[in-house]
Order: sequence, then C-alpha cells, then structure tokens
Amino acid sequence: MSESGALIVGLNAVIVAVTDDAPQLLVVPSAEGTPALPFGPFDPKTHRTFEIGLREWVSAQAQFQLGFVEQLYTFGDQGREAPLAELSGTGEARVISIGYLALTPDSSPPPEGGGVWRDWYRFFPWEDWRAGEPAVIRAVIAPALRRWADEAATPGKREARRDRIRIAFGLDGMTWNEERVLDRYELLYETGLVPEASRDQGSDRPAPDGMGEVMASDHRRILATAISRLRAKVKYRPVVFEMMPERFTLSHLQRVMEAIVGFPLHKQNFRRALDRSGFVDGTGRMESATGGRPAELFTFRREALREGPASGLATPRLNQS
Amino acid sequence: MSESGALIVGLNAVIVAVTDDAPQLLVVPSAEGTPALPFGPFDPKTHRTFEIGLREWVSAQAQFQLGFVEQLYTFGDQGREAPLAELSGTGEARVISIGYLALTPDSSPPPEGGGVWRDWYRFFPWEDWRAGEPAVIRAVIAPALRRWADEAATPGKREARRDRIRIAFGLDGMTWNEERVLDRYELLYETGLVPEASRDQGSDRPAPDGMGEVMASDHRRILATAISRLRAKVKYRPVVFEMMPERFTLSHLQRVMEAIVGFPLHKQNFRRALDRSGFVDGTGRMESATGGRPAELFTFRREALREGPASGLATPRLNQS
DNA sequence: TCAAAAGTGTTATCCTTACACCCATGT
DNA sequence: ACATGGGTGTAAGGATAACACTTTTGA
Repeated sequence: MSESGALIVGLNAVIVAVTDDAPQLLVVPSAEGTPALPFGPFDPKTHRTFEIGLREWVSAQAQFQLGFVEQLYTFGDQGREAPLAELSGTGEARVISIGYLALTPDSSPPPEGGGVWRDWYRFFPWEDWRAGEPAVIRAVIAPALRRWADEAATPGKREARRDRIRIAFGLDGMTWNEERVLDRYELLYETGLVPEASRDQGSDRPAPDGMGEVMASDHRRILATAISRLRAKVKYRPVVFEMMPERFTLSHLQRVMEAIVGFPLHKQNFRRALDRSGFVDGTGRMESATGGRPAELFTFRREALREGPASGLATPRLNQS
Repeated sequence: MSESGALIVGLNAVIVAVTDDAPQLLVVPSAEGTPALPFGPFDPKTHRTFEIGLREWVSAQAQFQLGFVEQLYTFGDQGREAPLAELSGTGEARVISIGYLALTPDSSPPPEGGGVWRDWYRFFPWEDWRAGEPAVIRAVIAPALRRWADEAATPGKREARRDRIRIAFGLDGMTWNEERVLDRYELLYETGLVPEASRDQGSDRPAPDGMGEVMASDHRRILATAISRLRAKVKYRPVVFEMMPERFTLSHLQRVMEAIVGFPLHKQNFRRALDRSGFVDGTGRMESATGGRPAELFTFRREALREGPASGLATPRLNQS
C-alpha cells in the first residue's frame, strides 16, 4: 500500500435559505473572482467528525449556526479544478472535497467577509420553471444539444445521445423531471455548453450566453448535486420547515416549496395534502396582509414525525397551459 | 491551512448479489478473523476517479467485473476502528473510507482469496421479516431498549428515547419501516446491544446473543447504510434488474425483491404494478418448473427507462395475519 | 367597487388494496 | 387426484387532479 501523502480533504458547504421568492445560496468570492461555495479544510487533528469541522468553520466565517446538515457526496476526480491545492502550497496535492448540504431559516446578510446570499437560479436559469418553460431551453440549449446528437459517429450513438437529451430535459413528449439537475448539468458540461467545460480543458470553443453564472472549480456541479438532493428530499422528509420561520402562512410555505422544486403548485391540492399530512397547526393568529385578505399563521408540528411514516410534502403540479 | 498529511483514503465496497432466497454480500476475512467488507486504498497517483480505483482492485481481487456502482457515504469519525492505519505503517494516520454500493447478477463463488458470499441477514437478523416478525425483536431488542429508555435522567429524555425506539422499530402502533436500517443499527450501537459497542469503547457490558454476526471496524454500519439505500432505491429506480440474470420468471423477480426489502409481497398486485411499469417483456419461452406449472421467462426492457419518468418497482405489502 | 390574495366544495379518474378463483405440470 | 406454484378478474376505498366558487381585506 503506497503511502501517497498528497491528499487534502476539504469540506464544501451548500448553505441554503429561502426568501419569499428565491432560494438563496451562500457564496464567497474565489481567487479568480467567480463566486465559490464556502470551503474549509478538514483537519483530522482537531475535528472529531466531518460535521463538527463543518459547523465550526461555518460559524466562524459566516457567524451563524447551521441547523439541518447532511452529507451530499465526495468529489475526487482528477481534472477538477483545484485552486485549493495552490492555496495549501503543495502544488502536487490531490484535493478531495466532501460536499455538505445545510439548511437554515435565517437569510439575513452575513457580516463583512462572511459571504453573500445569491439566488441559486442565477447559476441554473434553466431550472426555474415557475413562470413556465425558461426561454434558454428552446432558444439555446435544445438546438445546441440536437446538433451535438447529430454529430455522433454511428446511428446507434446518435440515438443514445438523443435519448439522454430527451430524458434530461423532458423534450419530445417526455415530461420535465425537476430532480435531474445533475444529469442536465453534466450533459451541458460534456457538450461544452457551460463555460466551465472550456475553462477546465483549455479549449477554445466558447459557451453560448444565458447559461448561468460560472462558479469556481467544480462548485456548480456540487450545487447541482445539492439541488437534486433537496428537490427529492422535500417530498419524502419534512425538511422544508428547516427553512421556515417559527410562524408562516400557507401561501408562504407554498412559495418556498415552489422556489425549491422550481415549478408552480396547485394551491388547493397542496393545502389538502398538507393537512392530511398533519405537519402544520393553525395558531389562531392572523398575518396583517400584504394586499389581500389576511392569512392565518401556522406552525410546524414536530410531533407529526412520530405519527405517520415520516414523509414529506406533496407537490401537486399546477397545469401550465 | 495546516498540511496534516496523515490522511488515508480507503474505498469500501458493499457488493451485493441475490441468490434465490438470500441477498448475498461479498466478505473477506479481516486480521481479527471477523468478516470484513472488501477494502482497497485509494491511490491518487494512479486512480483518476474513485470509481475507477474501486473497479480496478475489485476485479483484481475477486476476479469479476462490477456492473452498477454507486457512492454511498464517506465515513471519517474518529473512534471508528481503523485496522488499516496499522497496515499502512503509520500508526497515527486517520483513515477515511468512502463506501460504495455495487450490484451484480453473478453470485458464483469467487476464486480462492477473493472472498466469500454471505447472506446479509446473518449480520442483521432483525431485518428479515419475510417469515413474520423476527423473534429477537420481541425477545431481546424491545425489552432491552425499553430498559434503556427508563434509565434516562429526566422525563423529557425518557419520552425522547421512547419515541426514537417506536419510530426505529415500529413498536407501539407504529408500522415497521424497512428503510430505517441505519437508524436501528445506530440505536443498537448506542445502547450497547451490539458487540461492536463494547469492543470500540473497551467497555465490559457484553451484548446479548442473537444480535447478528460482528464485522470488522465499522463495516456493519457501512452495510446498514447500504441496505437502507438499496431498499429505498429499488422503489424508485429499476436497480433490481442489475441483480437478475438475462431471463427470469416473475416469481424469481418477486423473491429477489422480497429478499431486498425484507418482507413478503402481494403476488397479484406486484405483478399488476410490474406490467403497468412496462419494465418486463415476456419471451414466449417457459422455465421447466421446479414443482408446479411451468413459468414464463421474462427479460428486462431497458427502453422502458426512456418512456416513463424512470421509477422503480412497487412493493405491495402482503397482509401478515 | 375593484383588485388581490385567502380559503372552501365537489366531481371524475386512477391507483392501491383485498378479495376469490382458474390453469398447467410432476408425482 | 392432488399438491404446487403460475397466472387472471373484479370490486371497494382512497388519493389525485381538475374544475369553479366564496370571503376578506386594502386602495
């Protein structure tokens, strides 16, 4: 067993909060100026577990406590951009990063140097279907992907590529599956439609416009993983409430769910499913409305977890016509 | 950023095949004689990705190719037993292990030194509900856990412990949720009901009998993670077919599903759901029966993935009365 | 009085569950 | 003929999806 010491383990955090209309992501500036996920080294000497290490430097840097934290994936491919290797002074080091997803109800701006909140759809414009199909898909993505499929050498490969495209983007009769965020990003990376591709390979072919803001290293891939996971998770665990204030209206809850899954929900059916689930409790109190009838304030019933088989919230799609 | 070089990254593989009635796990002997998961170091010099590294040493050691492979979780807690640290010669090293789940249809015995197949329920007897509730739960686990709950200092903590127990083991009116394999194992570890607990902490309190076979290091925890993941996954991705031969009967498929989820399925409803899913195709051929009417042989329709939103197989519970 | 948002009622349809029953083979 | 496993039909109940409609505020 070769003792090849040049291994650095880093922790990357995808920290998510939701303001009324937008899922917010905490980003810090990277050396090259592009936004980056908060990153901290894992120090085996002082950190007993990864999660403890993570919570420690997040609370030190951004001055707030994380609530819900979950490990996402460990990324270790060679060829990932590794600006951290330079930072650490050992140019040869291989950096492995363990991605974490963290949720918080607190979206107030962090202190100077603690990063800033950014709408996550700035990095993934094609993932926001709340106002119908995003224009980029028809205008840019679909045609470019189709060209790429046509370029394939054999008819078999052409078909395989077309299938991948149809499944990932819900084209040609397939329905859009909001959870395939990572599949879509990987397809776009592979086809050079996203600037990271040419940056990493030093290629010349520039990516088209409208493909979202670039992030440092492979952080956009990590973010894609996080979005995929969160979109799946809200449906089978009541994690949305980790991002809600103590009291909230049902419309607010609906807007938060919509912000996460990226499509509009059917109001009545959402509410019906919600009260079947038993996750919310009406407090008699009302919210002084923002232009309409006042809404009742609700709270999360933690006890509901103990009753049913802990599921999440239903996401009844609103018919987009 | 401190360059604390004493980090070793290892890859652990949970390799699963299913023979007619039992889910089989590939294990190798460990230094202490207890079975262990196949382990290989990750060498950043020669392995471009984790998965490539994994496939390489698995095919070298056990002489067979892995099909489906998926990353599970990265384990890095201090206090995990780390026999590998000694192996590597650096007594101080912190070993991080990245767990992988691999599925294969081939359950033929590996060559000498390539490990052996073991029924995974040997390690988790309480997880097999195919013949009704396992006796250990009523006889050993439930009473011991209740005692542990009663020992808690405050009434609040007592309630919290009781809730954890009810949810994990489906006691007192809660229903058994087969996916909580890890929750259950962690509860048993925490309460010292599993021999690993006293082994790791050098405690004296011996674990009761019937709590399954011990594995090396934290491998039983890794296996629990794998079972949890696989039991969840078969329901939303057609991964069972990764463990099926080219042609199979519907009963065979059902037995494999039952082996994985750990409870009996309702035959008719399983079949109905199966053909709605479109995942299987009848070949006209028949299987010379093993004592009954001959059964038709079916194949997996890979194309089905492209049609619907790729779901898994339904698991309609058979009423246990 | 009108816009805007909150909140309620009702129906058709599909899926799940739970039955009970017939078919083809080996012994 | 009968045991064994393969395979089919059908009816009840619940969840979902899709309608349209009433209520309460602020401007």
